[in-house]
Formats: sequence, C-alpha cells, structure tokens
Amino acid sequence: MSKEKQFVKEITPQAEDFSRWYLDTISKAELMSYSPVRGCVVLRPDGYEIWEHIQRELDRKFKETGHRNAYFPLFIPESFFQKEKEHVEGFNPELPWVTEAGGEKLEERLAIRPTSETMIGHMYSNWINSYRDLPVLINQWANVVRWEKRTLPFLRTTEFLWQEGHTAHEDEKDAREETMRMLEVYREFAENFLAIPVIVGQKTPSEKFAGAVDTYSIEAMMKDGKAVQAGTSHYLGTNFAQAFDIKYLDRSNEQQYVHTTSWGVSTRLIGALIMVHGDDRGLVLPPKVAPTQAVVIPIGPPKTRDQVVPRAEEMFYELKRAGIRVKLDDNPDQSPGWKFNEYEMRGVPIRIEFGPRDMENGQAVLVSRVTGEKRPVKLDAIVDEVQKLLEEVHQAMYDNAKALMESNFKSLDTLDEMRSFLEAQRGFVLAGWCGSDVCERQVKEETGATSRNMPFEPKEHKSACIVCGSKAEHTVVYGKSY
RNA sequence: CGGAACGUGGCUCAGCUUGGUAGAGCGCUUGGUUCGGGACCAAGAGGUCGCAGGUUCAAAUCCUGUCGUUCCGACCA
Repeated sequence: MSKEKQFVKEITPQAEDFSRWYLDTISKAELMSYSPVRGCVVLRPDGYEIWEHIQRELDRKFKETGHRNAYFPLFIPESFFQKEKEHVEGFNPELPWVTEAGGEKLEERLAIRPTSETMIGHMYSNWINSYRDLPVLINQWANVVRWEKRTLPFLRTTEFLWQEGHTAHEDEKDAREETMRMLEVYREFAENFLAIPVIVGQKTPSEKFAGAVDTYSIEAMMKDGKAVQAGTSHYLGTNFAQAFDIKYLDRSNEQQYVHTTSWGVSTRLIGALIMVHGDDRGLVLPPKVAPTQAVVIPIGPPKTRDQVVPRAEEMFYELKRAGIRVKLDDNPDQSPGWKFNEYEMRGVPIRIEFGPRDMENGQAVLVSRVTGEKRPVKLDAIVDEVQKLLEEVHQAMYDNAKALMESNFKSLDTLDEMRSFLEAQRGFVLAGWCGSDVCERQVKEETGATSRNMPFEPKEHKSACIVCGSKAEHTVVYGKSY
C-alpha cells in the first residue's frame, strides 16, 4: 500500500478481499479461534464479552416485556421431529444424532437440538390446561447445533449460541401481537445498541421458518453489500399446538389450541457488527458492546513517566468509578504508536492520550476510533467528555452504516438492471413480485440474489413483478446473503 | 456434498520441483537505551514440519489415506 498505508500487517485491506479481511480481523483481534472440530469455533474472551453485553441488554428487554428464562434439554427424541411435517423436512438434513451411549445403542435416537420448538411444545402441552395459564412467555439462552455444509465464523457455525423465545397465547391476535412486539425489540436493539440499521419485514413463504405460518426478520447490510439476517420472529399459528396437542379450556369451557410464537437472535450478530462497522485498521466496535470502551495511554520518556503515569492512573480510576469500561496501558516496552495501532485494530471506541504536554495544560486528548478526530479535553471534565464522545461514536457509526445501506439500495424494474447493479456494486434491490415461487427462483438463478424480506418500510409499492411483469402482489428486498 | 488450493516455532511465510535430519521476519524472555502513529542494541528460549500408513539406507520433501482451513459451486430453518 502506498499513501494509504497498510495499518496492521496481516490484515488484508477490505477492497482487496473482503472475506480475507473479515477472517484476518477476527483472528488478529482475538475474538475467536478455530477449534479442531469442523465448523466449530472458540469464542475467546473479547468475542465472548461482546456476546455477554448483547445478552445482558436483550435479557433486560425480554424481562421488561414480561418474559422469564427457563432451560430445556439439549437432546430431543427423534419421534418429536416427526410430529410437524414441515419442521422435520426443514431440519432433517442438518441434524446430528446420538445413537449410542454408555456403550449401548439407544432405543430411540436423540437429536442434538437445532431449535427447541418440539421439546418446548411437548412440555407446554403438559403445562397448559386453562386460559388462566396463558400467555406463557418463556425465553431460553442456549447453544444449538446445525450441521451446515459451509461454515463461516460467527455468521454460520455448526454450534452457536443464541436465545429462543417461545410463547403460547389464547388466540391469533395475541400471538401476532407478540410476534411483532419482539420483532420491534430486535429492531430497536440492533439500531440503538449495535448501531446497525435494519430492514424490517416479512419473509416470503419460501424463506420462512419450517413450521411457521409467518416469519418476520430484520436484515442488515454488510460493507460488501451482502445481507445478514440479524433476527427473526415467527407466528407459528396452531401448527405446533396441533402437533404436540397443546390445548386449553377457554372461558366457555371449550377446548382450544394455543397459538404460539418463537423468536431468536444468535452470535451471528457479532459477525454482522464486525462486517457492518469494521475498516482497514481492523474492528470498530459499537461502544455499548465494546469490552473496552476507552483506553488510557500514558506517553512520554522515562524522565516524565513518574509524573504522567500516576496522574493517568487517577484518570483511569475516575472513569472506572463512573462505570466506563476503561483500560490503562502503561506498559513501557511498547511505543505509543504501537499501542495506537493495536487498540484501533481491536476496535476500542475511544483512545485517551496523556503525555507531559497534556499534564502541563491540565488536559487529555480523546481520539475517536470512528472519525479519527483528536479532541483535547479538560481533566476535570473527563468523565462527561468520554461519555459524550461514546454517544457520538455510536451515532457516527449508525450514520455511516445507514449511509452505506442507502447508497447501496436501489429500486429497480427489470432483471437486467438488477443483474448489472449487483455486478457493479452489490447491495439491496427493491422490486415487485407477483407472488410465485417460479419468479422468486428465477431472480436467484439470474442474479444470485435471494429475497431478504418484504419490507414494512419504505412504503413504495412496485406495480409489476420484476420477472414476469404481471401485477406485483408484494414489494420485496432482494440481496446476496451470507 | 462436488471442483481447486493450503496445513512447517505464538503469527506471516521460505524450504518440497531435484529426498541427506529445519530457516527468516515479527512476536516472546533477560538487560540497557527509547517513547505524541507499529523504536533500537545485545544475549536467549521455542518446531515429533496437521495426523496415520507406505516407498527408501534416509522423508518437511515422493505416494496413499485421513482431519482441519480457505475459495468457487450445490444446499441452507
């Protein structure tokens, strides 16, 4: 690299090879390591801590909306999967089986859960008897396994961590309200916590969850223009209630099937936030999930160290007491320049430089990871200034991501336009759809893009199907996806 | 699951074509000098060459198998 120098050796620039950039970055920043097991990765402390912040916030929101956590078994009897036809067909190809244990062959094979609708359906049928038992609002934090043919760290791994909410309601109206409520929780979380703008909408029938009546999703755009499904919420109707006989006596003493929902997000969110925000220097982490929000780097030769370091320590404790996740790096063996690059690579939102000159002026220099702006601030206002800048970093990240999505989002009317758009720059295409599987499949065959969802926004309604030209029943966002 | 490539100290890689018992840079350890954008000197530690077989007097190197990773395709709730 000439003028635009390469910042960290071993990190491939995004423009050269985005996929390499991603893999280099997550290894170099120590978010994860490959394990000896195919498709399974180790979440290292920084990677896992991002998940912990995601968990903590979502868990708070789930409880705020009336849900409680529970835990269901990892192993699911084979017979459970046979009860819901679409569900078994959808998941069968990716189920791992336990066939033997304790040196003996099992009478009935046990699947390692890919999701828990069946197990939870079975339990709910015992727990629910009366309308007085409803709604049941339960969430589970768990690991699940899906034997994917092709894996990619965070975005698609064989085993991954997630949460799955499972609720049961008296009628369709209540269940649909729950489905939309949780979809909105996810949207709000993605935008306000992860600084990721998303497109909220409904999945087409071919893309919906196996066993759902309707599936809704939030979709995010990565820096290379590809899509990641960042969260889903399903209205399951009475499909699982019928399969597992989940019935209750209503107010007029009639047996009724419950209406159920399920909704989830996974560690895939970590992959998404890396690909949405990262740059050629490495990670850029949203302040609200960053394991380290600010790093204090004392600067200066040994002569002045004795004064600078103790004052930097004071600053460190002051910030820590204020609840900021702050780190002090006073290691004398590494140069400041080395540290600047290192913490930028790790995505730390704010660097605080503090040297002899600052000491004299009673100030420190705050540097934003996202804009690179250097801002001298008075030491006696350091806590407020850091908190303010953390907010600004979040906002700048959101604005950048929003601008990226808007500039790669196009409303088009012909397959030719769509093909050349996707070849030229990647991105999302808003197009009309007549509603037939054939047309949806043809879009994929000719452009490589699949339907992401039928968005609630923008409100623009296309009049004609982009493939066959007949009347558009729906307006769909298409994109290549991870 | 098909096609291709790769696997050598913690990291990036050379060595393999033409077999002779392992190297570099970075990182690490110790000591010293340095410090506002990846500093420097000196001395050191660290590798059954992914794994298992085979060929050979001799294998990182050749052959077979296997596991893992990456890219392209198929699949993907």
